[in-house]
Amino acid sequence: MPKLARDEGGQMGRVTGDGTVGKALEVLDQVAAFGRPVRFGELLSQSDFPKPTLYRFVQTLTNQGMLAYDPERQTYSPGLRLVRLAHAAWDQSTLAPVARPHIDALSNAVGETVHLAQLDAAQVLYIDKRNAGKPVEMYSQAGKVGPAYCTGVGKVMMAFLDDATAKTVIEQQSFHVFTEHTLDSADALRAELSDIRQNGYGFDREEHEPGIICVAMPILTDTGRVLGALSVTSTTSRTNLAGLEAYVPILRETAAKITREAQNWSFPDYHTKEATRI
Amino acid sequence: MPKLARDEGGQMGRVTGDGTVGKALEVLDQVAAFGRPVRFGELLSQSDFPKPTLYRFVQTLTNQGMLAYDPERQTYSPGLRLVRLAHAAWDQSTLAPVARPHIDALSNAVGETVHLAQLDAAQVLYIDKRNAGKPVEMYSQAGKVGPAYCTGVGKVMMAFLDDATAKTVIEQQSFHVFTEHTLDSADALRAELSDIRQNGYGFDREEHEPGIICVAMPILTDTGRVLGALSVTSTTSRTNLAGLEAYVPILRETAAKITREAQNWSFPDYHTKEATRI
DNA sequence: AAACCGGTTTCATTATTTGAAACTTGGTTT
DNA sequence: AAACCAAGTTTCAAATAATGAAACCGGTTT
Repeated sequence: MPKLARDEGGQMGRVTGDGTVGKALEVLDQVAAFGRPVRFGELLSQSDFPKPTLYRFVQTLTNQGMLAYDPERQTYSPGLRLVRLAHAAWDQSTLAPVARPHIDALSNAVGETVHLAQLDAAQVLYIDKRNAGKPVEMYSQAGKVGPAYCTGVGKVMMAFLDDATAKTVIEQQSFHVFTEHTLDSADALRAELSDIRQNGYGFDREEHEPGIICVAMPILTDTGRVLGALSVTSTTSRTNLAGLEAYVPILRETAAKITREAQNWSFPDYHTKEATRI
Repeated sequence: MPKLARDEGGQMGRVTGDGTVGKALEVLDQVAAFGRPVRFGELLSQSDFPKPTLYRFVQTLTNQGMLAYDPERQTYSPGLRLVRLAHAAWDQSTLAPVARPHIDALSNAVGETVHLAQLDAAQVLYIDKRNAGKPVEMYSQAGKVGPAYCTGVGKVMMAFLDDATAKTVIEQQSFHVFTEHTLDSADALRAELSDIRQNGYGFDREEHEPGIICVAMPILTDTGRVLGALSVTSTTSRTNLAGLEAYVPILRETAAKITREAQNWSFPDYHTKEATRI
């Protein structure tokens, strides 16, 4: 019997070994994880790959523009091609562009910080954000990742996953304790998720950062599949959970609108992208 | 003799066949190029790969989060992992974060649209942008690509490449004629680049879009390596080339500041990224 | 019910990846 | 200046993974 290592459950949860491509991407992640340009040697000391293997991966990725090599400093960093591809990803994601205006409206209505998030593997990935006062804060916000088990958006998304996916996602949570309110076990989390399923929405009760609370609403398709989540964040100095709960109706309504548009978005060439304007 | 297909010249210019990884990334690009979610079949009809091969690439990429599969519509689009990686790319690129405040300042000073660009393969990739009036326009701006031979930023960057790289980059230009001023041959371009080298800066004389003109300045290291380029864009109704030329000093100064900071940026753990805040 | 279609799996063949070891390069020490 | 060292690069036979023609499946259409 050949490979049976294929991902069994849902398509969530990174598989650490699909062939050469998987390994190469693992290397790419490692470089990105450094958070700064790295030398080949540093990479090597962290890596499980033998020297020549790693070397060739780095070469290939650099050739491909997935890594950028700085000949002056002899360092590698994530490459420009990623920026281009991510641009496409953001553009095409049914959720992000569709949700944009609704997030604007929501943010104006509530006057608090609003987040749009999706699940990437077992982490929360923030797709878009509106800050309390200021207009928009810029791209470097989108793309940020956070833990799922101790954020409002993370929990509401997990609450509505199918059993198989939920299982693998929960298994991958670290349950690092950030504050005295952080859920610190899979069991505690499962209980909370059950509550959330009951209510249809969830809170972050200072579970990630002291003083920071939020109310979160999942964005689900008609069939109940998780598309993403919305949240309104505030501080304990400005309001409390009851105060945030007042936003539930508008959150629910916003989520519903987003769902509706995202579903109706049957893409018969909705915009022919011409040679990029300046 | 085994492979000699390795890239001979500079590390610019995508190589279309480095092994399995290269092929997989080719598929990724194809999906991104569609500009909308695609079905497997559509992809297949465009692809040179035989059905099972393409199928497995798509599987692998999906497993890896580089593609996202929508089970409802049975379509693929560029995945979330790209957004995360691009976030890292943007963060780490020495240029983008260093240049940010300077671009703000420049934009305020001149009151016109400002671009920061880099070369990706033989194309211009816009890394950051400030619009005339409005504050910031959002991430979906960064990541856009444009032609190099008919934009200010493209030409000034090409002008200062080393000979080998310049050669391959020029060869890859399409010389599509957008306006009556578009340079339409490699020879015309080479002449223009020579002028630019002389002056140290360049213009876009309505070469890409009628009525749109710009003045562009390369960002070079002390050793003369091209880091990127800056430009100030305007319209023929508001000003003319002579008017734009007035911005040359401030552009030169801004570029110099960015160079200085980018070079001094010896990265001894300049920011220990803690568990991402919300 | 037969043909069709998009998508998925099989399996022997083929091509690629793999990594221990050897080598090169540039800088440092004896 | 010879010996040394560390970082990066290349070699090459063995091990592994990619390949794609063909067959298969579960719906839908004729």
